[in-house]
Amino acid sequence: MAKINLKQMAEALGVSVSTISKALRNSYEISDETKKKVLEKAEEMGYVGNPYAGSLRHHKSKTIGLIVPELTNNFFIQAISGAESVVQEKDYHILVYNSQDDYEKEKSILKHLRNGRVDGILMSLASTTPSSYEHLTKTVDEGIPIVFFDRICHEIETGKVTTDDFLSSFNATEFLIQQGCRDIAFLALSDHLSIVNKRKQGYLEALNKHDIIFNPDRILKCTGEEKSDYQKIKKLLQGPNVPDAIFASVEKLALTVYYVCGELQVNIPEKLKLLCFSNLRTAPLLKPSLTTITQPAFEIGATAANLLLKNLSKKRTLIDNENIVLKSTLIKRDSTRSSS
Amino acid sequence: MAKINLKQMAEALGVSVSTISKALRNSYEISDETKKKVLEKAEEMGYVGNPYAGSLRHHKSKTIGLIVPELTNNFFIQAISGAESVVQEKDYHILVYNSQDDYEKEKSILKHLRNGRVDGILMSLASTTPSSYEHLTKTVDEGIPIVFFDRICHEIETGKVTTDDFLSSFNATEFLIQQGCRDIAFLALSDHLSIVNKRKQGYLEALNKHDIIFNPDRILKCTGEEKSDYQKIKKLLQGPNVPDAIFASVEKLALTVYYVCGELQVNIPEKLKLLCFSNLRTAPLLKPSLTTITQPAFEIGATAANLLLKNLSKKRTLIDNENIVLKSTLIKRDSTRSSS
DNA sequence: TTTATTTACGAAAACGATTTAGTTAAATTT
DNA sequence: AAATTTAACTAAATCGTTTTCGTAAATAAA
Repeated sequence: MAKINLKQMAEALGVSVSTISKALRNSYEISDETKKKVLEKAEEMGYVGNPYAGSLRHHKSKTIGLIVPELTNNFFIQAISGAESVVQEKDYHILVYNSQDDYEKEKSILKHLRNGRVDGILMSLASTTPSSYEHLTKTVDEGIPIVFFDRICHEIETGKVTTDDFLSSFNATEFLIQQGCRDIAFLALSDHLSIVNKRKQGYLEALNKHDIIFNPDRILKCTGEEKSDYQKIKKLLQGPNVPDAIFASVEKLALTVYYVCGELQVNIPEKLKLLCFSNLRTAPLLKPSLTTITQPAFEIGATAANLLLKNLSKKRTLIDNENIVLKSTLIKRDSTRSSS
Repeated sequence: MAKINLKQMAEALGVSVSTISKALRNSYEISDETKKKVLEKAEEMGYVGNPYAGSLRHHKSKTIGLIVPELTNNFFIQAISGAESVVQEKDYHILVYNSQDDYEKEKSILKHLRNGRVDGILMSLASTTPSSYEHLTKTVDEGIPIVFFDRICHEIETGKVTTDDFLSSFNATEFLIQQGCRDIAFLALSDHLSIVNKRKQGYLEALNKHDIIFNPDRILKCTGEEKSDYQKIKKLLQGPNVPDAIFASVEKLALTVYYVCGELQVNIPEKLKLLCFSNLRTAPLLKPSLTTITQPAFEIGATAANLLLKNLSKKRTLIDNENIVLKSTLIKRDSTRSSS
């Protein structure tokens, strides 16, 4: 059985192609009687319109591109899931791309999307993306709207969805201090990342509020590369003066801390308290259970998708510069329990 | 800056549209000199061809559909990641769909893909898909090849990628027996799922080999729905005769066992040994660390994608009926440690 | 009854690329 | 020098829709 097109349906019904097309789109130009005939035939023949023919005419593809820096990451997966659930409701389609946290790949993906393949883009920046955003501005200038989520680009005026990174980081750090920590290390990622900077600011501000002198060595700039991060963290925990807490800015780094502590036999939380931004489902089941700042990842994806779709229905392609901020929640568990 | 098309480039260079098109595709009909001019201009103007115009002519979209029953699941995510990595190498694009384990949704997705939107499909069946596969056969008959992975459909003759579910399940069950278990419960999902059945067979065969009389009540048919599964498992572990081990056929159910055991204060592995199919990164960090049968999820996705792409390059759209079997590995951890 | 309007449809252009079938000029062969 | 081939290009058809512009018949208004 081959695919059916309008011409074949037209022949089968003895009417013109345009009549069929209009009938299917419920045009006022077509009589109810004809419409019924057409609909029935379409059902019978299993007709589904060729999307690309339509796209070519409309310059609309009903497709959005979703670019994440990582796929095997609970946060991004939940965000994708949220976006997917919104998008499929509106009969849109999602093309998923993995930039692998690589600036060059990110550029390449965007270039390939700058040709009508997608109507809009949802994205989270690669951590290696430097402070040059031509690939982004170019895309927006060519009429393809972008909505950023989580790892946003401040410099582009468009819609953005984030969590209250500064505040939740401030609160989390303050919580560590309340638990008796005085020497808190912060595991950072690339300087270019908006979220890492905001989280670092929150951390610094909390130290400041509690009159704890900030030691720049306590900010560990990790790369996201498993092995080198492992070594860096190991070195931190082997040094003569070991911190009494670690605040990991991303989930992956916290897990590495677990492994390092396993090797070095450092007890969490007795010797070291640990806390991180994370969307791990298994955080309550870890040994010890992990205190997390949990982002509403699904909602972030869904909100970003909604914002994009709302704007796609307008004629203009520029999205208002707006940052929707959702709240993260600090979930206290054993990894930050104070012994007292 | 607007999008550039061939006509505009043709005007800018004072040649015809067809010359440009051929130059870009490196046709022998075009002189090297002209080709160079065209390439330069294309670079300068940032030309990227409209993919849908080409798709319309070729009946090829360079796009594949990927349908999974669940997104927030480590196995599927890794599989998607594997498929994505293969596909992007060949300049293909991936449309991701979540059937939410729902047969109706699965049908609807397939119907929408049966119109040229994708050149081929990678999929894992929904557990609620009954033994009627018209939506699948119809798709294949219309010339859209499907490669199944993990939750495959035996009835369709095409490419399939799975793991050695029977054998690894057999081995895992035997391992539990060696650890001293005599009353092993098996947490199943829908009867319709190929993998669940294979896994159940392996479990039964191991019991049989070791002369353990099989008690049908020890097979718990779960639904995948969190709350009802929790209750079912709770009931199992509260009964007068509690099993001494649980073999969960899917990851999600094992986590539920952890929670139930937490509530009922059942010690793993002392009172109950636990083992499951899982791709949890945090399995070694759980309390207790979880013994898993880990599937090479990334490779499964990559292999399935490779198989599909290999076939897409041929003219015929039928894929040979072949089941590629990759090996899972049993990783023994504390949840199955024997006290002796 | 004549004119205007509405109803219901069809023909054909358009979207942007690819490709087939020319077409011209130059190069080569006879 | 005439005939043939080759090189390098162009015009136009094509893919499957949507949409604009007609148009004929039926109905309403004059």
